[in-house]
Order: sequence, then C-alpha cells, then structure tokens
Amino acid sequence: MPRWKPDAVERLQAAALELFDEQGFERTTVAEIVQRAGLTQRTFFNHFADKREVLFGLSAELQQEIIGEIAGGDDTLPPLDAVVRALEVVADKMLENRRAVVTRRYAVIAANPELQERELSKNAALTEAIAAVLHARCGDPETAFLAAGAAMLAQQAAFRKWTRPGETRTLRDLLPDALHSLRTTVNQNSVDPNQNSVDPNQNSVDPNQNSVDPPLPT
Amino acid sequence: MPRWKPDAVERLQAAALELFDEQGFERTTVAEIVQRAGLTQRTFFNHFADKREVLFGLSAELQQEIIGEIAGGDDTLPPLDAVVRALEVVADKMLENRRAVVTRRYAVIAANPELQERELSKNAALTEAIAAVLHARCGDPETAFLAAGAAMLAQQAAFRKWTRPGETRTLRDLLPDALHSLRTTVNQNSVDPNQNSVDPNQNSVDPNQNSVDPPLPT
DNA sequence: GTCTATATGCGGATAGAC
DNA sequence: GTCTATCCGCATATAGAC
Repeated sequence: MPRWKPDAVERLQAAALELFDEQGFERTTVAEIVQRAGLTQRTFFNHFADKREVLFGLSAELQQEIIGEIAGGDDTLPPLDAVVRALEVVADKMLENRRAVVTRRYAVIAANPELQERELSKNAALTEAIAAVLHARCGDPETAFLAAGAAMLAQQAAFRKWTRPGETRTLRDLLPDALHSLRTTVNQNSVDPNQNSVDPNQNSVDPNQNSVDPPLPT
Repeated sequence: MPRWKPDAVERLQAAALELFDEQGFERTTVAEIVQRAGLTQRTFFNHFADKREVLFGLSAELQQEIIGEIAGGDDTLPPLDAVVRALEVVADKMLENRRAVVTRRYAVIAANPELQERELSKNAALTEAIAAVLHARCGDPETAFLAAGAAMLAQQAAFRKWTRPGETRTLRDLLPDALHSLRTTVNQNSVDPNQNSVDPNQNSVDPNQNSVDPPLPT
C-alpha cells in the first residue's frame, strides 16, 4: 500500500485546470490548487517551475511523440507531408481521447496573456525541434524551417476548428483539410506563371502509404 | 528654447541598444540607460511599460504601416500576395535604411529568452492584425488566418537571410525569393493528385501590377 | 534582513500652444 | 491666463540574491 495517493502530477494538473476554469488563472493561488489536490506547495514547485507550467505538461509529451514520429516515419515523404503525417498519428494517440480537457485548457490559455506567451514559446520550441529533425534528415535549413512552420500553421488551423463547440470531426480528419486549405491559399498566385513553375506533384505517389481522407465538402 | 533636449524616446532606445549590445540585456540596468541618455528612470518608465519594451518601438510602427499598406493596396490581389506586397513596400520604406541597427537589435533579442518571448508576442499580434484586415476585406476567416501565417513565415525566412553577416541583397529582394521557396516546399506533395487539385494559377495575371523580380539564380 | 533592480502612483515644475 | 505635453522627484511595492 503506497504511502501517498498516486499520480500527484496528474492530480495537480486536474485541480489547476478546474480552478483556472472556474475563477480564472490570476485569481487562483497555488495554495488553492494544492489544497484541492491534497498536496503541499513544496510538492507543486517540485514538479512545476512556476504556476503556468502546470498547464503545459502535455506539451513536452506531445513534442517528444511528434519528433519521434517524424524521425521514425517514412523517409521518402516530402518534409511537409512527413510532419503532417506525424501530427495526425499523435493527434489520434494523445489528443482525441482527451478532447474535453484539451478544449478547456485551450480556453483557459486564450483568456490570459501570460499563458498565451507561454503557449507561444512552447509552439516556437516545437517548431524549432521539427525544423531541426527535418534538417538532420534531408533538406536544406530553409526548406526545413518552412516545412515546419507550414505544418504548424495547418495544425493550428485544424486545432482551432477541433476545439470549437459544435465540432464533431476528429483532429486527424481536420488536419488534411487544413493542409489542403493551406495549399490552396498559398497557391493563389497573381504572378507570371513562369516564375511560379512549381509542380504540385513533383514527388511520386507512394502507393503503400495510408490513404488520406479527402476534405469534407463542407 | 526647449526646456529639455528633444527626442527623449529615441535617445533612450539608442542608449539601450548600445548597452544591450555591449554588455547584454540582463547585465544592463535602467539606471545605466537613462544615464547615457541624460534622463531619469521615471522618464524611462513613462515611455516604456517595462525594460524590454525599449527594444520594440519599431514593431508598433511596422505593424501600423503594414496594416495600412494592405488596407490601401490592390484589392484584386489574392490574400498572400497582398500581404507580401505590403511587406515589401514597408521593408523598403522602414527597414532597408536601418539595416545595421535592425540587425544588431535582432542579435540582442536572439541572445535573450525574455526578449524572444516578447518578440513572439509581437509577431503573433502582427499576424492577428494581418488576418483581421484580410478577413475584413474579403476572405473567410480560415483563408485570412492561413495567408497571414504564410506571409509571416516567408517574411521570417527572408529576414533571417537579410540579417546574416555576408548578405548584401535587400529585404525586398529576399522576400519574393522566400515566398517562392515556401510555395515550393508546400507543394511538394505525395498524395493523390485528385485531392491536390489546386491550380497554381487560378487567379489571372494582372498586367498592370509591377513586375516581380525573379528569384536570383544563386 | 539588507541590497539591488524593476515597476508604479502621485504630485510638481516649466516651455510652448491656444 | 489656462491647458497640455514632457520630464523630474519622492515614496513605495515587489521580487530575487546574498
């Protein structure tokens, strides 16, 4: 029989999210959080560097999974596809079953500038990490940078829809949709066709890869 | 005859950039800055909300110019082109003649995490503002969001090159280059061509618009 | 507890605009 | 003469280092 109840980190995260949701981030003290979780402040700051970090435990796990998925994924895919593929896999594995919690967490962050700053930093770090693994795998630095940024852009567009009240589609299904929208938007082009000599299918189709869901007509 | 020397804000900004460059952001106090500028601490905090803000005066001006340029620009351009066009104009008007200062400022920011956070916030705010003006002008919210994000991505790629030691090309010339790289990267596509039914030239060429410099062969 | 640095509140002075 | 913009002085809250 354990000396303490298990899952201290999880209990702290859950208690914090509840309280931030109920009364706002600023008006919630660490004392309240640890009280609800049945722990002490010392324990809180043992696990989290500051009050904000309690909301970002998932980010580190996600980053690790995403990077691993890219590194272990299909080497022949073009960079942007490789990243989006990894994002889809990780979305299924770690996000879809926590939709309610993740949505509430996102609402809390959106309501507080300090938390938004932290979120921006985490996203920037993730983008950097993706660019680094892409760079190590194949391409030149600029392609890695652009592919990572473009993938994160699509991810954010999909995520925004996924966390909307009426939305029922999975994040995995929303991602290819967002990617398609991104391609459409980026390819709207007013310049000389000669300059825009980009073959949209310069890479061959890989018949072995899983089929990509076509964007929904809506 | 004025009671004080004019341009207090500019003097503070210049003094701060010099000192941050010489000894780093953390090791520089507000007291040192105001001493070099011949002012007092109270005046410093009258003009800047905190120590970091002294480095970001240009951001607000840039944002205003960029938004104005988009709003006053060619309505018929597709959103991404409209934004990049505006970025080119503003790059010429406000950045090219301060290349040395802007480069030093960027190096200072890159050397300090706190400043990077602030920079991320400013960029996010600018992206939001661009998306808002695009949304107001024409497109749906998602297209506006994606076009704004894609434009900022190209801008960042171009800016990174522009601030590199040996680089001699202008930011205006680097921007179309970066945009082309972004289009190339985004269009590397492994999926079924039927899904990727994106016509790279669905918009007609506007013969009246200024010619776009072709990417340099290097 | 002291010291340093950041940041804020409130009042006051004066030059120039009206 | 009043008003406003700009800057200064003083006191103080807060936070971290030592």
